[in-house]
Amino acid sequence: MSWTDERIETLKTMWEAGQTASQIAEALGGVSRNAVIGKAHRLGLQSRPSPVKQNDAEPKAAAPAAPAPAEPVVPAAPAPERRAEPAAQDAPAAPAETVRPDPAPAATPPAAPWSAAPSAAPLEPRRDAEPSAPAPQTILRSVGPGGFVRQSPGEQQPPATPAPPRRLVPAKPSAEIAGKTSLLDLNDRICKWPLGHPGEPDFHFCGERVNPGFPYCVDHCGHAYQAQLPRRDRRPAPPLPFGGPRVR
DNA sequence: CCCTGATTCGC
DNA sequence: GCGAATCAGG
Repeated sequence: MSWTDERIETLKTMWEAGQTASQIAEALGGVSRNAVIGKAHRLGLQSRPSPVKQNDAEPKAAAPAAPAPAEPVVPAAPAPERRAEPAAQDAPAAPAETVRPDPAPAATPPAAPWSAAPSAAPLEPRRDAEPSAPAPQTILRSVGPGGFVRQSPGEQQPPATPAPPRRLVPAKPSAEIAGKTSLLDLNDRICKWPLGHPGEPDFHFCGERVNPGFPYCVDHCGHAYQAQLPRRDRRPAPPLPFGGPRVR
């Protein structure tokens, strides 16, 4: 396998989205994890938090003699303190803790990576955003020529199995941005098809009722799952969900 | 052990 | 340029 522009593009995208080298390699197929890492470096992609490299960047300062308990330096995690007694909070309709029923179907294409963008938070205070949370992982799938979403080699069962009945629906917070379905609104029965681009003020998700057993509504399932066409007559390919042209 | 990314080095 | 081998931390 060679590094075609397309493959390099996928590598970049996934790498930047925080996918591990293994996942990227698997998705690309035909390459090893090492190949991916090697390529990433050659491309000049910035190294991401490596378990091995914790770049201290302070070779001199904290080197040899520093017996003193360097304590003040510790950032001290801003622990998301949980108030024991919120008492009389006049908070309008703030269910606060987003009761996350469960981890959500693992095999869902576009998910949450973008929300990590610190850029601007015009929406709401959201004080409970985990500060140290790494990067919400995105599950990327390559998109075939026909626009269908490929199933990554390792994955079985394309659509997540029908979710068992949930027992509680966390009350919908508020009208987010005027009815737009935000990341926080996603759940098992809401179509997760992204509309617009991450970072854009109006980026949101479809929000329709899902096609039971699928992460998308019937409409978007139509986009996400398409019959494999004979190589012969496939159209050049409109890359879909991720990084592609506007889907709207 | 498993995983991770970084680096090296022969090709 | 490529990627297996190796290293090293979690």
